[in-house]
Amino acid sequence: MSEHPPFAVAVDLAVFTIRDGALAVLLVERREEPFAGSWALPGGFVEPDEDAEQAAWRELREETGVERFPGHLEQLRTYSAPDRDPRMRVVSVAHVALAPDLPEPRAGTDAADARWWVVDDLLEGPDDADGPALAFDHRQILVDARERVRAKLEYTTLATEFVAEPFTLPELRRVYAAVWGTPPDLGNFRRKVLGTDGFVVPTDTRGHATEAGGRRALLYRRGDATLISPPMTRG
Amino acid sequence: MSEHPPFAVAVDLAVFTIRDGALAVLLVERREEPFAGSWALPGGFVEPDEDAEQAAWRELREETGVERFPGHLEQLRTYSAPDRDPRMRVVSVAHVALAPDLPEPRAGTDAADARWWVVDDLLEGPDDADGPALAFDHRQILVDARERVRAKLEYTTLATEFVAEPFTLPELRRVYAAVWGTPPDLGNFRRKVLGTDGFVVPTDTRGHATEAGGRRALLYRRGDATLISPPMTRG
DNA sequence: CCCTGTTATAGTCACAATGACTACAACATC
DNA sequence: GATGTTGTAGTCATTGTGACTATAACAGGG
Repeated sequence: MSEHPPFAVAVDLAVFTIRDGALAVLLVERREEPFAGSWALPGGFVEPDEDAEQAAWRELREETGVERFPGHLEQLRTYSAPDRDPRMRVVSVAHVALAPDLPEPRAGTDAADARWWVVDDLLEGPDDADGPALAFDHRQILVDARERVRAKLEYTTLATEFVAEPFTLPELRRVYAAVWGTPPDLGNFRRKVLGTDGFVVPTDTRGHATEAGGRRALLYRRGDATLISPPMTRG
Repeated sequence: MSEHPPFAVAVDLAVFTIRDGALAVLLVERREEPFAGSWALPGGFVEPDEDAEQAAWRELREETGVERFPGHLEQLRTYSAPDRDPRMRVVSVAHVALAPDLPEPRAGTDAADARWWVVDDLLEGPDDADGPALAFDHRQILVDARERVRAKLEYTTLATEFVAEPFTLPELRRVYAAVWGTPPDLGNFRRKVLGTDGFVVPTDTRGHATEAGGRRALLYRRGDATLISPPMTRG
């Protein structure tokens, strides 16, 4: 029989958005040791009177600088390797958040800087081809978070959380293209989205003209469906 | 900017097996307060030198009494409500484990008793129709754990972890029947399992005679596939 | 104001997988 | 060896997909 040794409990956030047609994640540059100067996922410690999800929502507001975060948040998994933080024993309850294009973030008090990074730039190559090495085990968290999002686009309507309402089907398709790395077939994509009850609900309005010209697409809003069955397949 | 208040970090386990054609879960009767006398999921605190998964494996050995646990273990999610343990702040990293029929468990030092419960008896009805109320938030953990297993049978080959090798297809089908509550169609089930490369590998042996008589089924072993695509559908 | 490039929408067709079956084979026991 | 039980094999209509082609709507340049 053993005692219960003290741990610090933190939340880390993989906040995703679509920027310029690519999946982007929010990173902060650490001001303090350890890993001062390195880039890391935003996060912080859980306060005594809140649970992990509340802490994640709080950090989300603090780090993105928006009052009411307009997107989706869910728990990813917990990382608890004994040596993951050199200072002390910290377990981190990682979360995934995603939202339509957010404003350029402001650096918080504990961060020297904060900005969006294209995820592929961070995770490409053997360890850090184009982007910086991430602090702690955040590279692994980011890998897991991206895989969660990729998988969930297949069998849920989560993609609609990446676009602001109202949105067009081509916009929604670009979300899939950004997250999966390759766009789903145009016709089949429409057939699937429109054929799934409650995926999107039509408005009889048309979108604005895009800079590239072309026919203006119809606008839609999110439906109340959450699951796609059978799933959409990537590849 | 805040300090990092101390937490205790625990693991809780939902250990599933198939007994008499029904999905069963291992519960322990608590000896100590809080919830002394109540039934709870087995679990314990994470030690300073181990991560949550190692702690879960250790508890699995201790609570089931088997040297080398023969099944599958994975993290479920983390439960962190501030008031989930009346003594102090405890966050629990819940895990799901499953294995072929295990021996009747022995009560550990901190448990007055330990036994298998039929999951449907525990979760049926408004709150506790047939089984006991569970300690802490373990009812919720159990609900989430069962749903995880149900879902994973659809798109992974996890079901094979519920049967001892070698096994017959009817045995494997009974796993699906127990977990989903209704058996998949006989012919279609065989077609799917045998048609998925690496789900099972045949041995040219036949199974023993069952008490009910009938033709003896062919024996199989687990293949190296882990994913089923497209998934098997329940209902 | 018409031509041209671009983008959205609609529809086609072969093929894969499923759901719901029926027919047949092998075994145990009476 | 008759009988009930269980496992194995195959059929067939229906659904959904992947890979296309054709047409409609719009912007901007000449």
